[in-house]
Amino acid sequence: MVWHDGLEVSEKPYAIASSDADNIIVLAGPGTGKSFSMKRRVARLLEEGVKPEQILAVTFTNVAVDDMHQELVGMSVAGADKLQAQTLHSLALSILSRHHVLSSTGRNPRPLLEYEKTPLVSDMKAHGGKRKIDKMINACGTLWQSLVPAQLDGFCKQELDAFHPDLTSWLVFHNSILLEEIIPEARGYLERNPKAFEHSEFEHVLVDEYQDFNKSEQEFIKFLSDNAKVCIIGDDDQSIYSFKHAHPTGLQEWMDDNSGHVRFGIDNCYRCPVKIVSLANALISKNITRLPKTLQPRLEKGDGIVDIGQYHSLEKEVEGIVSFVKECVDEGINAGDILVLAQRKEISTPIYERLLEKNVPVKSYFRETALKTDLAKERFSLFTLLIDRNDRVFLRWLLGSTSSGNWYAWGYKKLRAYCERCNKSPFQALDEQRQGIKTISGTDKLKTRFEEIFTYLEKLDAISSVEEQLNELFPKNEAGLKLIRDDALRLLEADNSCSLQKLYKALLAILSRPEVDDEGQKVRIMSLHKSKGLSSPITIIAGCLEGFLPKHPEPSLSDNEQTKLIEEQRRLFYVGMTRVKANPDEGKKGVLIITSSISMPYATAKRCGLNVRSLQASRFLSELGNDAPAQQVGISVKASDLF
DNA sequence: GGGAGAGACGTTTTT
DNA sequence: CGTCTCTCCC
Repeated sequence: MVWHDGLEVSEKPYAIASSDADNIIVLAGPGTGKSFSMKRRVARLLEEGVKPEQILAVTFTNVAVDDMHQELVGMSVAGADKLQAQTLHSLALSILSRHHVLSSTGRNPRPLLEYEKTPLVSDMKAHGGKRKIDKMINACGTLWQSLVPAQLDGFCKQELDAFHPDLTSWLVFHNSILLEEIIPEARGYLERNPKAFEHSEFEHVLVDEYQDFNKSEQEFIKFLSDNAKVCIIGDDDQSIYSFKHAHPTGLQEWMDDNSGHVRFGIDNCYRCPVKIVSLANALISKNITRLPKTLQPRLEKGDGIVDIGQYHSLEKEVEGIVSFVKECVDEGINAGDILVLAQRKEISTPIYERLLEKNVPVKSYFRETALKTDLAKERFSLFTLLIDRNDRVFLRWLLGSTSSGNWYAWGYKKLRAYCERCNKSPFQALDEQRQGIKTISGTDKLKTRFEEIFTYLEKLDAISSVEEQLNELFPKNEAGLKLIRDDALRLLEADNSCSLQKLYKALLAILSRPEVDDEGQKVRIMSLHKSKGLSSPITIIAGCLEGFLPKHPEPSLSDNEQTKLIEEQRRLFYVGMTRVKANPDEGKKGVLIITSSISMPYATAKRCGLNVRSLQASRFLSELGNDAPAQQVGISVKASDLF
């Protein structure tokens, strides 16, 4: 297949894919084919003989990376398999792992898992309570990622300046790095080493979803582009990641910095039906801070169907959605064509469960981690030590996990001081103590705990088959181990002769990055965030309540911050509603259903910070313009109308 | 180091 | 309303 197959020479995707300009930027709304154009551009470069190693194509999420690979491999473009298509994080990780970088930064790029933060926080307690330490770590993250040296999250600079070195020294001692540090570290390396070859490693740099990257990430991209032709793609109206300090104004800044750039806009929305384009335009025009643009509907997409319904109670809303979905599936609609978006688990979980009960094929994308239970954490940590006794973080976790919340921080401090003095690893030091070679004062509890750990490791080591080892680590009858056991056994099944090391690596990869997507024969239930980049003929947005979407305001925010937050929530809703894909030729009209309810159990409302006495539909429903249908009672559209 | 009782706080999400 | 965190006392 050739890169321009199916592209009209007169249309934008062709122009974008074929442009030879040094710096190009594509600013376009949802459903306009931005990512599609980027893929074609990559295909063109490969076909013209640019070496795949010299093309960097970055996107924000793993899902988008997989998507790009699939597309290119599907087009059977030579070199597609060798293409550096990856997330910015994976690129930064691999750069940090290079020998010359490693020796320069002194940081082992071994990311700390979320649960490993617990002992870290305990070891930092000289700086305050758990809540405070958590906040300070976040504040450091803000600092690294947004590169704003002002005072942050209520902490003064002094306080953070005192905390930061301790945090770093803990991480360095434990040979690990925080996830939030990875790109800032890589960026810092490139900044300190302007002659590093990484600056000119790529001939072409293509970046999708630029508005989702934070300042540090955008600068990292810039450093990687010294020698490259750059293609930036983004949409400030779809910026929904402020919690990770996304910097959508970077789009404008990029244009200001690259004065000779060529700018493309694509107006045509090739995805949504006409009516939904109109609603989306009306909604997003309420945002003050945005680059001006208007989506143009394509008449051949048809009007589409929009239904806005309200129920008396959350229970009824769930019931209404479930029976509508069931009706659709019974009418022969492919379950994979139905997408249910909900902002909270309180809404998604009952919908998911009721659909399961009714035997509707359904998949929930709300995070459920295999490492949720203490037992799973414990066994996985032991598994790690079995593979690598020098993993200091997991040993640290295990040493404190049986304490009653203090993680034996005091004893561990003694141990760490001893290790630093004698230049020994904690495992080594504790093992010498176990054998009676040395005594480290103040570490009685740790000594006992280490003996337990050591004995268990010996027991595991003595087991000869991988399968038996897994059965010992993750026994069948333990409910808390079910998820991780299933993952491990699935891996073993896929490769029966797999070594324990290899299996561990694969398991770690799955655990830190779940969601291996399946075929698409199921009703999908997910958050609005997750839906970005997807499309679906029937999209239901549930729980459209004031307090959920937009979420409840935090009293601590200033008016300005409040407005920003509302605007982001509006973009979130905008992203959700523009998932609807019309395909009239296949009988898919494109359906958007929005529901809300006006009462819910007291406990549920309380847990979500809502006032149960004053539930009302989202303010965004009144911002959809003149083409919006009136709110009805319940879902009034019938499955049979959808053909 | 551990337990009881009082008080704070609550989401979504990426890597 | 629950769960997690903090404080106080043994």
